[in-house]
Amino acid sequence: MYSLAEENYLKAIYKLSESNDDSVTTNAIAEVLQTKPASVTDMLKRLADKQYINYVKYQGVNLTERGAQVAISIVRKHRLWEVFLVEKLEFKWDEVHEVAEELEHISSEKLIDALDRFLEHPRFDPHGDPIPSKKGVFSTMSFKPLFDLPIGYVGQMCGVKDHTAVFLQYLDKLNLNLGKEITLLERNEYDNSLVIRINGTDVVVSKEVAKNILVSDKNV
Amino acid sequence: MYSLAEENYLKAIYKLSESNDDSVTTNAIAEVLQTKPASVTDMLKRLADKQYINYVKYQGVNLTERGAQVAISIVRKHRLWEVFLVEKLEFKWDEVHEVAEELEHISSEKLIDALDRFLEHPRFDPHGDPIPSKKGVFSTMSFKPLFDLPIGYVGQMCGVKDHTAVFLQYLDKLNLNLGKEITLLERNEYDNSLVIRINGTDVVVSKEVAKNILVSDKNV
DNA sequence: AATTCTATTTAGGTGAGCCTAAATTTTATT
DNA sequence: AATAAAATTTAGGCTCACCTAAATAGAATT
Repeated sequence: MYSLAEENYLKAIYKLSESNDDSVTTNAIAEVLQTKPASVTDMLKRLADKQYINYVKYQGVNLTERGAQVAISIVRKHRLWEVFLVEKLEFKWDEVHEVAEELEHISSEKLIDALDRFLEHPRFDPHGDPIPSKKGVFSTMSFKPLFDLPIGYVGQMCGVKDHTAVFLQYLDKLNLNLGKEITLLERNEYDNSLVIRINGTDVVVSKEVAKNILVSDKNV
Repeated sequence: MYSLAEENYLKAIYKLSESNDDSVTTNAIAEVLQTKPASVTDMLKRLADKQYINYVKYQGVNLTERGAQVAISIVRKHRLWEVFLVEKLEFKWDEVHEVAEELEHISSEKLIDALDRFLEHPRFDPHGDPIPSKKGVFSTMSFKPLFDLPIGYVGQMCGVKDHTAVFLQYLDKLNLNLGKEITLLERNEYDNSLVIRINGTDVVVSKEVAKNILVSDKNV
């Protein structure tokens, strides 16, 4: 068994090692968990003792097999609960995160299996992120940032990189949801903004926005 | 905000004061929470400081308005989650308790409102216990122990007093679920066991069992 | 009313998970 | 290579929620 705090550390380390393949630093963890580096060092020692992480003083950490399993199971629970909230309880995609942060710590395996069945084994969450299987396998998704596509490309919106409510609400305003067809019409050389067509309407999105929208990649 | 431990204490005090209208004793709380009386005294001081309980040394405690609100909201969450588990995730009624013990501490009010709507505002949980409204009002149920009814009475099973898995599983074996029609045929004077008819089959139930089965009371 | 038994509280201690301030190690810069 | 800056760890402390052992209050018994 692991405590709430331990679960949150493991999840944080997992997320950090996803984006950056080097070992994860103390400060980065402190930043994510909104705590102090000294507190992180404290916990890292405990997690290392329990064999959840490999920890070398001053050198950062990475998860052991055991630790990764725990982290992935939390990600699985988080994303399944998000699907539940959106599909069944009619939450909007910008409203699910905080609640799922609590629900992900419910321990019952029977519960999560039943939930998965009830939701008919969804493979992606409401933001397009893949839901790992019980065994920890992710559907590989070959999604690309809208920003990286060539002019003329027609694709489907499949995910977001930024999960903040403010970004998601902005996409709502643009009428952009998961599954929507997007046509890339023009690239403005000056500021790298893009003109895209959604539902027959042309809109301009900034570089920042285009980098955070993921579209299906049919190997363009 | 209140901690997990605080919530569990408030719920325990609430449950204890339901069954016994005097003030609740330290030992009784320790017993329910499987902890030591000294730890209870510790927490009682903190809860009294925070105005959740009225506490007089050596005299036991009872909940303040504030404390009762918290306790009732936890009961509401617990019972709604139990309905969810049984109705949607196909849990059996003897399997829901432990999981609901965890789920009841999820704080989001929006979540619980949405869940209540999703479940179509159930008024009773899978054991027949009333689900308080958001404002803390319980449907008054005039259920009586099967044991207290007169011979010849025909009623519906509406609840149980014992919530243990072993008791519930025994009822399953007798084919006794919520809503089932029960006819009271005979009372054995020697050991106070009863003969009842369920689905056309006559079965004998002991005094202990009959006292833990609640049936609808049409003012017999 | 005195005594015994039981319930409760106090005193003092523990670990988890956090903190600040100071020390140390690593990295970056000159 | 020496030094400055940044990252990390150590030291020492805090609160919460628990513990045991000892003290005390209240209830029951004689």
